[in-house]
Amino acid sequence: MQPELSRHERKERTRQAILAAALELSTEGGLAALSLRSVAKKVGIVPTAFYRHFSSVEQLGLALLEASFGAMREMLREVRRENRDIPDVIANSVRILVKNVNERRAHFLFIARERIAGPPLVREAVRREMQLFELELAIDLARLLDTQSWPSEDLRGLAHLIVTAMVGVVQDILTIRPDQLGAEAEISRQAERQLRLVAVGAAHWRPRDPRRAE
Amino acid sequence: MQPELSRHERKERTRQAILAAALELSTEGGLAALSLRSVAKKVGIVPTAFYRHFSSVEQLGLALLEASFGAMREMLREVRRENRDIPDVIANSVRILVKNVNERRAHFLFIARERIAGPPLVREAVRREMQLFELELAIDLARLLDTQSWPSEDLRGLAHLIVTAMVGVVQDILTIRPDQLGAEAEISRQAERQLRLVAVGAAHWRPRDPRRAE
DNA sequence: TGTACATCAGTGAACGCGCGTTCACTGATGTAC
DNA sequence: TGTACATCAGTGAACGCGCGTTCACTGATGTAC
Repeated sequence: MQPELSRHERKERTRQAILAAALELSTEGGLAALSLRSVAKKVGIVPTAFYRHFSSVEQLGLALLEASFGAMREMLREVRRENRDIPDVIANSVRILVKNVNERRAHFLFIARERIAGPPLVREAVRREMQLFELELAIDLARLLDTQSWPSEDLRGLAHLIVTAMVGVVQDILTIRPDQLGAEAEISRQAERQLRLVAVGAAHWRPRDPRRAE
Repeated sequence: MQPELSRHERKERTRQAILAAALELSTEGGLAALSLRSVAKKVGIVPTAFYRHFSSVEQLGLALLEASFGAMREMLREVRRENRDIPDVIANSVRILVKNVNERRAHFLFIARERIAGPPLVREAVRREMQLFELELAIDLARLLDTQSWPSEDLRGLAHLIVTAMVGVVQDILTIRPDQLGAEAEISRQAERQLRLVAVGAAHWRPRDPRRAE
């Protein structure tokens, strides 16, 4: 029996513990309120040992952001993968969204929060990531819908609307309090309804005629 | 000539100066990062004098929230007032939204931020305010659209989608950097396009048949 | 396998800083007579 | 109008606290021979 780990493995384990502690502590107060000393205390190391793993609190923040992006990208990959050859793209996508947000709650909370309230560089990074996804979605939509005649601006606008609505859904899920029992199912239903209404709008959309709204 | 103010007037003036300074300082770092000492310094009083006006930093935060709600409510009142007997409700509403956000930037930034990252009580207050507005909007929509046959759930869902999209628009406006010159016009156009698409979706919406999305 | 040295994750004392809050105070403004 | 007292917005010293960061250190683990 050799439960002993190498020095390298121990170091990596501590690094992961720091990331986990920081993620958990950031759920209250966000990245800005995260203190090196509180993280160290939670991990069980002395504050100065922190510097063996990250050169500053800012670097820890960037590592957290990258980890959270990982969770988000994985979800998006799952949405794209699971929607091949499936009739109801909308219900399926909402299901995957809700599942992923629940599974990596802290990561999504981190992004949702820092997107708005984070330091400028972090906000900018989130903005870039979202824009990238919007462009991918626009491409997917072009394949799904009859959009040959659509100006690319309309297509990007549609993608933006969908992303905005889904960010809202994620926000709603993250806001659920423990005592609201049926809330998640209700949010799912509303998310599907919203996407269906947007789909109906897109199906009847007449590009190049901006005055026809009613 | 009597430039002297009464003691009462001077106190009120200082109070307003505190609110203004706090609002400005909160644009970087948010309410959580707002310090009594930095506010006092900006106003030009000694830190302890703060307590003549607010019993704690938390009370100051609530006053700021109330002031920001004021800006938001005023905008909503304007939207409702200015849309009587006007054909293009969408273009008009977007115009008023953009105008108001620019005029009271700091207030809208405050709400946008604290809605996500604020202390729980503040987040809850914002949530309530938004929900109230959603209900009002649902009533307005019932008047505007042919929604007699709509289940109230669909109507509320439509209102929620519109509010979510418009919160996204406000967020986009607040994110504009000084160097992005055409951004505001572009955001306005995209906001109108989004609302038109939602309107088209609503016009062709078939309630009670959740499987017809395409 | 055994020894001698190098590496390095974690330690603990110390620093200067800004924080919120307390307290007794000052002196101009307001009020009662 | 003049005087004597009350009010109270703002002052300044002081407190204890948690913060990020520095530094020289310890002692277990890793490596070269």
